[in-house]
Amino acid sequence: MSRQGIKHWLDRFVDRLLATGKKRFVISGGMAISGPIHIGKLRGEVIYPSGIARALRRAGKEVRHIVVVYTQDPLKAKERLVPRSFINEWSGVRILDVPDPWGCHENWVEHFFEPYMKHYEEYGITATPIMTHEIYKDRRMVETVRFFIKNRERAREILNRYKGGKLGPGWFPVRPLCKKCGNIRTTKILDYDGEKGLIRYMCPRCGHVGEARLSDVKLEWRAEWVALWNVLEVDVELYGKDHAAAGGSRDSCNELYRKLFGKEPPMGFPFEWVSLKVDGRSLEMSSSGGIVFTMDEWLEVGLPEVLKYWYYVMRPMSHLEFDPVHGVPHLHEEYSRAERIYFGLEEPADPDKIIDIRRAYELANDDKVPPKPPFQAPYTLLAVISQIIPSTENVDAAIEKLRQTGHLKDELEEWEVARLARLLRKAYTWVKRYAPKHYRVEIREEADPAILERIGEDGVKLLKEVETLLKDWEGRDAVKLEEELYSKIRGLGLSPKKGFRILYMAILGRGSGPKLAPLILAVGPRKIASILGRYVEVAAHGL
RNA sequence: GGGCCCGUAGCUCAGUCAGGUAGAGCAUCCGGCUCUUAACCGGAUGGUCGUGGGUUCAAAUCCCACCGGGCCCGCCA
Repeated sequence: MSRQGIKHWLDRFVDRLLATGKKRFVISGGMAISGPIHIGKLRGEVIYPSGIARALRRAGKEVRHIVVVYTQDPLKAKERLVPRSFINEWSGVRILDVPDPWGCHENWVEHFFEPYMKHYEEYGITATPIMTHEIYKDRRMVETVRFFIKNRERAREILNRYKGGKLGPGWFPVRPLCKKCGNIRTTKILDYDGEKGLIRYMCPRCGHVGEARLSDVKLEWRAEWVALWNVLEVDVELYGKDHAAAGGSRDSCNELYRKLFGKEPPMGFPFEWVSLKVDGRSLEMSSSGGIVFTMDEWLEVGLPEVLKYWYYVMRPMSHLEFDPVHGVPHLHEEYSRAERIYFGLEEPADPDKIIDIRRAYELANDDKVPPKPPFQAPYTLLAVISQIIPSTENVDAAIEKLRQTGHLKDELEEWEVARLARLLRKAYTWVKRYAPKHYRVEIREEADPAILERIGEDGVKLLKEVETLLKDWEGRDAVKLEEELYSKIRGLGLSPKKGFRILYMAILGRGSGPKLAPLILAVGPRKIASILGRYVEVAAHGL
């Protein structure tokens, strides 16, 4: 079987785009602000299009990459996200006019979109955000709205073939925005003056009767999608699996665009969603439902390129399940492996995968790969180290640890130190917030009889000696303390291995752990002494 | 009714598009430091690849049917 012509899935799609012979492309993605912007949302609407945009530019094409932000949408939050009373009060109102439930921003849109604006550059996203409430003011959009209203019977006919005749006669493809209360979901059209471009409406929410211009409306969403294609001249747009079903919204929109506007719809492909594993259950991420792992939350524990690598190395229709507990270290290890493969330091199990892995690595790095393989340390190792150094800000201490463990042999360049510092803080946050118990360095407060049983009489003797040693210990010299511990162990005729095992059992409840002397100093010798003292007491007097 | 995804080691998942005879991490167990721990190194244990057919020299991979889980098609990407 020839391996020539095997390409990453994204490049195969780009080949299809290039085959059209077009010189310039507009690539669009959509961003609803129904709640927090989560990492699943980024996948098909922002990250994949970013990779496509770069690939097209590399092929010499002119590319405009935009993200359409749906600010002209009504509120449709669910109770998991905001209180029932808030929903009752604001449901159906344009989110731009809904206050921030937490009171820290101008309005609903600001509250949820600000984190995106704050972080999108860190994710390497270069797409230009475009707000729909601003597009509606655009002359071309007004003309498109007018066109839709004029051709509403034709549009109804086409859509009804997909919706089972649900749209009744007299249907209008728009909802006016209520001037008085911001309702944009349930306003009723009383009259339309095509000459003046005015819609008379009644608002059931506040009772207001008024007139709306064609810039103060929202198109029914299928019509809106098509109108945006028309106005923004979109050539490429991917679509979520909800739109992908045969006879679903994308199909009907394509037909609407062809028949009504006589244009070819954008090229694209469907992509799957990302679900979130919470307490062993897997739930689809949902902005409006408040089931989310946000862009910020990811940045607190992971490198952006790691998330991007995951998305690019997986095919778009794979359903991904994100598990903050295991997934974070796992994805970082996968990324490190890809990095080694990219730089030829390791062979993948399946040689064919090299192409996908290398390309996904490039894409994850926005086609700007590091000049040489960066220093790598296992994520979970950093998580442990981060807990036993004086502070996660102290990168030098971490570097020292990594030298001790033999992970680090060469001198680090400045950018590698910066990278390590970033990852160290993230690993620390992860271990505190999500990690399973065995990654946590947790000091036992109580004397456990089962452990006492296991360490035996010699063990108790050792604990007593070490307790005495630590009770009055002064200074921060780890090497000196280590020597003392060692001599206590030897003094009792125990092997170091066994002796340390006993101490770890008593202090951490397990047979091993971080290097002991620095750990004791970090925790405080007197605290450790009192723990050991409790064991000695229980051994002497029982419970 | 139509469409999609998943089912692979105790756990979390790669591998399916481009068929070559099962992988990784974690967990468990064993061994290795004549100044100690393992977070390192080496090794082991561990899988009817959901089930049954078919195509093929060859199937986790392609085709068909079925079982189990999740989802979409009513304004959450």
